[in-house]
Amino acid sequence: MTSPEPAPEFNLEDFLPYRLSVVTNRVSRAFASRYEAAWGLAIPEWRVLAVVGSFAPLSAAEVCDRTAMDKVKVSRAVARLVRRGLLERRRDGSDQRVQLLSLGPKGREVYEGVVPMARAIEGALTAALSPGERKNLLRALDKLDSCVAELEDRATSPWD
Amino acid sequence: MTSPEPAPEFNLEDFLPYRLSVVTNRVSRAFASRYEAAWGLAIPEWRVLAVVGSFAPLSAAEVCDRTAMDKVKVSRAVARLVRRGLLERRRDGSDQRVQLLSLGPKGREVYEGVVPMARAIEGALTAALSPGERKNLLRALDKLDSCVAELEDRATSPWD
DNA sequence: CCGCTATAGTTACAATTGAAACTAAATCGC
DNA sequence: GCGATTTAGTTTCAATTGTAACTATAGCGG
Repeated sequence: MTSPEPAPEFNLEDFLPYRLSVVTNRVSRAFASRYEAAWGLAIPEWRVLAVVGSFAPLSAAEVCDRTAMDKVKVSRAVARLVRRGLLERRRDGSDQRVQLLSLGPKGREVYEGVVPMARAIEGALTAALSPGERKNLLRALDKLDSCVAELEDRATSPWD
Repeated sequence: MTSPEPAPEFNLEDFLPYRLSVVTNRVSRAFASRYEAAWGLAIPEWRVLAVVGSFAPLSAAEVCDRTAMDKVKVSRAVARLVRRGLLERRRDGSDQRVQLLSLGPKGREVYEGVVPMARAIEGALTAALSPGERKNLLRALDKLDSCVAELEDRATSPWD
């Protein structure tokens, strides 16, 4: 009797969330070590620096939105960057709760170095992909993203 | 004088490693909460259970290979699963260092529930994607993966 | 056989993380 | 105006994680 088992042979390699996770972690880890080596920046710090450099002045909450990191992580990253003199923080005139963030001179200097490196990374990474493939990849990610967001909303989901 | 700045306008949203990371984390988080709610399994445990269920008997090292998790994580996940009575662990005859893992009756039961759920998740997720898109996505991930692996190898990289 | 190196897996410790509690300022309802 | 609720941001605490050290067994060279 070899048939009572449905013998599903579930293969993790073909499971999309798993595949995503493995590749993403490899990519992140690989590049985190570069930021770290070059400027002593951890990923959350790197991200904060990048968005503040591009969109300053900016509140912590706006940084949360733009980086998709929660406020605790942002708060800690900002604190470290301020302590290191890369970021400046001043209270907003109209609302004394928010603190507007901007790059200090030192922070701008680092930012000017960080952006080209990011572009180089992007280039090296997508060297493996044609422009069309890259675009499709990003589109697919967007679709997954909104799909997940939708599922999150509905408390009751197909696999509950 | 508005021109001394190269005004790079670096946009994080278009930065592939970032995009990957955000989407992947959302997906992982969303599904982790389902495993957790349904069986009290954390992601590492879920993964170990999945590969042991499909490929038992298996050593911890083989689980590492198949799940891309490091041996500490695997060791801890296995320990928890054994403690909960889902996994069985016995010494290999020929090599007293390795422990072969397999599902206990209770583990098999959970496994039989877990696999359909995984398929449902996969289905819900790729509902947003056509079969072609899904395939292209996986192919693109593979390409990125080997690209990163290659860059890792060469100690000296384009952006050092 | 015996020391040496390598491998399987675990343990210890420090750093990172997230959930929840917290502080302070703003806004809403009345 | 003023108590109740909301929002910005920080802090605390417990859990998860990774690095490195460790234990135990295997295999290799002589």
